[in-house]
Amino acid sequence: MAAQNLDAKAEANSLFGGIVGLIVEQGLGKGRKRILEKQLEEKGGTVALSPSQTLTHVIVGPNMKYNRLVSLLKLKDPLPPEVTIVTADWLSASLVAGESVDHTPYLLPLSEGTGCVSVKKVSEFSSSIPIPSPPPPVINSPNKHYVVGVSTPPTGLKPSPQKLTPTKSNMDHVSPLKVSPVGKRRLAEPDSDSDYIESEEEEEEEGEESTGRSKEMLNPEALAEQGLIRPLKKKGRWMCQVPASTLHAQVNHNEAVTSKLEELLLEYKNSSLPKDKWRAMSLTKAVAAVKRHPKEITTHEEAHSIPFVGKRLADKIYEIVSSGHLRRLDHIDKAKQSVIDLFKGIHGVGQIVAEQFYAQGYRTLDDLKEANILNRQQQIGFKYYHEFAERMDRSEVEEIERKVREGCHLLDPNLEVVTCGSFRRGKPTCGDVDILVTHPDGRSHKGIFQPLIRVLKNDGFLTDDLTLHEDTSDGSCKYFGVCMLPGDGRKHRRIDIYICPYSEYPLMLLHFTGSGHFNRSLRSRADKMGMSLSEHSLNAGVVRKAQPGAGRTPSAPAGQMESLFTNGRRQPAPPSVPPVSSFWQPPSVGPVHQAHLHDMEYHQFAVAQPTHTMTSPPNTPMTPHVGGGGFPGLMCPIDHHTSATPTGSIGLHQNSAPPALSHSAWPPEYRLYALCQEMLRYSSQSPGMADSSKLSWEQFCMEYFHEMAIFVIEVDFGDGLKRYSLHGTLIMWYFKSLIESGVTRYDVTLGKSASHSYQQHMQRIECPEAVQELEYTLPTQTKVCSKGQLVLEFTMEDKPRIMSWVFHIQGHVEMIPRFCLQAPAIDTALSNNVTCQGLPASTQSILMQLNNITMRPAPPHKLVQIDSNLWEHPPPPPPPSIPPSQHDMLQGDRYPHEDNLVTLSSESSPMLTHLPTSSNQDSSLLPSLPHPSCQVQSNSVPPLSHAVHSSSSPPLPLSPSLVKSNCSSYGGSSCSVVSNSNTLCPNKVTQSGKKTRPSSPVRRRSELVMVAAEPALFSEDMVHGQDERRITRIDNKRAITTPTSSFMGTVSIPPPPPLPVSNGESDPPPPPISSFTNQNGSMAWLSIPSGIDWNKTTP
DNA sequence: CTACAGGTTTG
DNA sequence: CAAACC
DNA sequence: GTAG
Ligand SMILES: O=c1ccn([C@H]2C[C@H](O)[C@@H](COP(=O)(O)OP(=O)(O)OP(=O)(O)O)O2)c(=O)[nH]1
Ligand SMILES: [Mg+2]
Repeated sequence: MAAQNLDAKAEANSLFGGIVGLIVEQGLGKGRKRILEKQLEEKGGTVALSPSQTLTHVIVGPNMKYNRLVSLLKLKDPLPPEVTIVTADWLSASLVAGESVDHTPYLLPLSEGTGCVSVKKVSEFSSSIPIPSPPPPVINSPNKHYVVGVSTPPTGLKPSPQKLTPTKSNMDHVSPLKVSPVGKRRLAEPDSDSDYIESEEEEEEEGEESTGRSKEMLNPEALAEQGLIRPLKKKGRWMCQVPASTLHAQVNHNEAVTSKLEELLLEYKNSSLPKDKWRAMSLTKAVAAVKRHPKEITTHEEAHSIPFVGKRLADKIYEIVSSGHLRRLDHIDKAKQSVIDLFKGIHGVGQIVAEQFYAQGYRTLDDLKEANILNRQQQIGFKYYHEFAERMDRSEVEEIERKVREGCHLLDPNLEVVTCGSFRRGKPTCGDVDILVTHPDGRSHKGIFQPLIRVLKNDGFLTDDLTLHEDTSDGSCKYFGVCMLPGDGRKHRRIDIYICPYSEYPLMLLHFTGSGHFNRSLRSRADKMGMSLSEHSLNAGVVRKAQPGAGRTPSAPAGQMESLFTNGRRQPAPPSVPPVSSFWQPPSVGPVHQAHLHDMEYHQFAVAQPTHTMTSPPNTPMTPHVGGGGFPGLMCPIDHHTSATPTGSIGLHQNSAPPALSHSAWPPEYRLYALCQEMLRYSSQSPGMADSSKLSWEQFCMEYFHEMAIFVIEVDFGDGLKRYSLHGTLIMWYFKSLIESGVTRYDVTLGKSASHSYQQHMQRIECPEAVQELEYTLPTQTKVCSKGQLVLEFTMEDKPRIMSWVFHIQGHVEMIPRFCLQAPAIDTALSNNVTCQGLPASTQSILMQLNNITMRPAPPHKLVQIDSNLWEHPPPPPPPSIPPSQHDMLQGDRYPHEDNLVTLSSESSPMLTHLPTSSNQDSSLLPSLPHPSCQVQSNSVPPLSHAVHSSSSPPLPLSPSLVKSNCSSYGGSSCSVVSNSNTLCPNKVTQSGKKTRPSSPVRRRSELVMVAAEPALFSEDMVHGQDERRITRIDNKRAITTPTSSFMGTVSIPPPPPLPVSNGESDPPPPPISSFTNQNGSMAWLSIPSGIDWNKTTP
C-alpha cells in the first residue's frame, strides 16, 4: 500500500483509471486487502488510505454492512452518494473481464433512506462481538454438555433459544438453529472466521447422573477401564470444547503484530511445501492467540508466554513491537502471491497446481483459459469463477434446500433433508449449500441418489457435476456439483448433497455441520483419547501404526499387518464396526423440523402429489401396500391438478406456476426406482391366491413395461453364456420369481458411466457397470449383487415404460453381513448359495423354461462367501428397545474386527453350487405357462452371438454335502488366515512412543470368514483375494477399532435390533464395547477432559 | 523426533 | 499415488 | 511452527 502513483496515462486507458478506492480490511483480511490494492494500482487505480474528497469507491468484504462500515471508517456522515460501495468481487470481476464491470451486482445494497444499508438480515460482527472478558476459563462442564449439535434441529428451529442465545442479540432472528439446550457448542454463532477460541478450563468430573451416564455402557469410565480409551489428563485447549463465543476476539491489542504475521501466513498458506502447511497451522493458532491476548505485547517473554507462540514466533513478534517491522516480509513476492490466490480461486486448483501454473508463466485467468490446461472440474470452476467467489444469503440457501427437499420427497416423503455446513452453524452467508439426506427407516435412502440427481438436472437446477460418488454398498452417496435457482439474477452455486444411511446420520450431521476446524479439533481429541472419529464411526482402541522411517519398527507383527491392509483403495470406510454407530437414536430433528416453515412444503408433497391411481389416504407412505390394487407407486410430479389439496394453503403452488419440478415427465431413473420399490409389495402376498397375484403382477408389468417390451438376461449359468428373453407380460415372471425366492429388497443401480441417449421415441440408458442387488433376510441375511452391462430403453411417455431391458450379467457376489457369520447355523447358511450367477434358482428356472432350455448342473464356480463390512444392518425396523441383553450381545461377539478377517483364496474353495430353494426349481413355480408363445417371442429377439443351445443338460443338482465340505475348509489350512490383532501385538508400542492400545481383548476367530469369490469382479474391493476394505488409507494409523458408538440423538428411539446373533462362541469376549444408551448425550463422554486446542485457524 | 483429522474422488 | 476438497 |  505504498504510495499512490497515478499517472495520466493510466487514468486514461487503464482498467481502473480514475478510480480512487479505499479498501476496507475488515471483512477482507489483510492479505486480500493488500492483493486488491496491488491489483488496483497495477491497473491504474489509486489506493486511498482514508476517506477523502476524491474517493470514488469503497471496496469491502462480502459481508460488510453499511453501518459497520461507517463506524469502521469513523465517518460522521454517511458516505456521499457519488462514492460507490462495492464488494471486492467487483474488483476481481473487472480484472478478469479486463474492463470495469457493472457495479450493480456488487453494490452494497442500500436500504431505506438514511443511507443505511442492510446487507443481510444478520449482522455480522466478528469484531463487534462483546466478549466476556478474559478469554480464559471457559466453562467446562461435565460431559454431557457436549452434545455437539447432534440433536440440533436441522434447519431452522430453535429448540430452546433462550438457553443459547448467542452473544449477539441481533442475530437472533437469524440463527434458527441453536443447539439443544445442553449443547455448549453454539451453532448459531455469528459469522466470523474464527470458529474457536481457546481457553483453558478446569475439568471437573462432576457427576451429573441425571444423564444416566453411569448406566451407560459407553461411558468414559467404562471405556477407560477396558483400555479402550485414554482419558486425557493434560490440560489443553480444545476449541471443540468451548462455546464458540469465546473464540471470537474481543479487542485486538496487538493489531500491528497480527497484521504482519497474517501477511506471513498468507505466504505459508500459498506454499506447496508441506512444511509450510504446518507452519501455517501453527501460525494461525498463534495469531488467534495473540489476538486474544488481553494487552499489548511489549517483551519477548510476554510473547513467548502466549500459547502457540514459541521461540521463533516470539522473535518475530518482538521484532515487530520493537522495530515496527518484520524483515521476513520483505522477502515475499507479493505479485506472485496474488496470482496464486487468483488461480486458487478456481475450484479444483490448489496450492500445488496454482504454483505450477505460476511457474509455467501463467499470470491471469485468461492465460489459463488459452492454455487449455484445466481439467474438467477446473473448467467448471473457471466457468463460474466469480459466482463461486461470492457467498450467498441464508435465504437463498433456504430456497435451494427447499428445491432439493421437493425432489427428495417425490421419491419418498419421509426422507429427511437437512442443510448443514455454515448454514446450520448460523452464518449469515454461505459459500455453498451442504445438504444431508437420510431416511429414518434405515434403508430407504438407498437407490434414491440417481433419480434425485436426474430429476434435479432435468429441471435445470443442477447445472454441472463436479463429483459423482457411486453409491456404496451401504447406500451412501456424495454429490458435489453446481446448481442455480430459476429466475433472473440468480447465480450458480456450489452444492454438496450427501445421502447417508440413518445409522450414520448423527455422525454425518456432526461432520457436515463443521466447521472444518471444529471437526479437526474434535477428532484430534478423540485421537488423543485413543479413539478415532470420522463421519462414519467412532472407534475405540485405535492403534497407531509404526512409522516406517523412524526408529526400529515394532517388529514383524506390525509390518505384517500393514502389508495386509496397505493397498486398500476405495470402498470407503467400512467402519470396522457394524457400527454400534447404528445404535443411536434419531435426533429430534425430524419432528421439530417439520413443525417449522418447511413443513408446508413437506406436506404439500406428501399430500398433494399422489398419482391418479393413488387410492389410499394422503398420508399413506408409499411403501406400504396400498389397497385398491392400483400402482400408487411413487408420487408423481405430474397431476398437480388432479390431486386434492387437503392442506389448503399448500395448494398455492399447484394452480399457478408449476412447482419446482416443472416438467411433467418422470425421469426414467425415477421409474426404475419406483419399479424396484413396487415389486417388493408382492412379497407379502400369500401364495394361495395365484390368480389375483398373477393379475397384480400383470398390472405391475404393464405399469412399468410396454406391452411389447423385451426383457433379456444374458448370463452364464454354467453352461456357457446364453441369452434368456421374456416378452410382454411374461416379464413379470422374472420379478415374481425373485420375490418368491424371498427377496426383500430389490435395487438396480445404473452405475458409474451410465450414459443417456435419446432417439425418436425412446430414451436409452446404457450402463456398463450396472448392479442389480437382491437382498434376502431368510434363511440368512444375504445380499446378492450382480454386476454387468444393463441397457434400458424407455418410452417417451410421461410415465416412461421400459421397452427394452437387457442385462448382461458379468459376475456377482453374495454377501453376508459380518455379524451373521457367528450365527449358530452359519455353516449351513454359508454352504447354501442363494443364487447362481446372482439369480435365484426359481428365476433361473423361469428363464430357462420360458426359453425352453433345460437346466443342467452348473460347473463349480468359485463363489465362496462374502462379507460386506458396510452392510451391517438388516433392514428390519428396530425393536422397541434395547434388550437388557444388549450389553452382553455387544460384548459377546457381535463385531468382528479386522483381526478377525480371514481370507480364503478362492481357488481353494470348492464351489458352492447349491441353490437355496433349489427344491423350487421344479416347474411348480411355473403354472402352465404358454411356453410356445414365449419361445416364439424370444426367437424374435436377435440372438446373441452365443447361441442359446438348448442343450439337454441334466437338472441342476444340489450338493449340500459338497458344500459342507467346502465349509469345513474355513479356518482350515487352506485359508490364509490373518488375525489382525493377533499379529498386531496389542500392547506393544510403536516406535514413536505412541502406545498401541490393547485395542481390545485379542480375539481370533479363524472361522470368521470374509471371502470373495471372483475377486476380479469387484476388483476394487478385493485384491489378491484379501479383503482390504476395512482399513483404508488411514494414514499413519491403523484402527483396530472397537466400535464405540455413534452418537445418539436426543430422541428416545431405541436402537436397532441387536443383531440376531448370540452364539455363545468360545471366543474371547469381544471388545467390551459399550453401548451408548445415553438419551441426550451423543458425544457426551468425549468431551470430558479439559483443555483447548484449536483456536481459530483458517487453512 | 513426530504429529498436526479423517475420508472421498479424480486423473 | 498425489492433489483437491468436504 | 509448536507441543508432547
Ligand atoms: O476440511 C474440511 C472441510 C469441511 N469439513 C466439513 C465441515 C464443514 O462444515 C462441512 C462442509 O464444508 P464446507 O466447505 O461447505 O464448509 P462450510 O463450513 O459449510 O463453510 P462454507 O460457508 O464456506 O460452505 O464439511 C471438514 O470436515 N473438513
Ligand atoms: Mg458449506
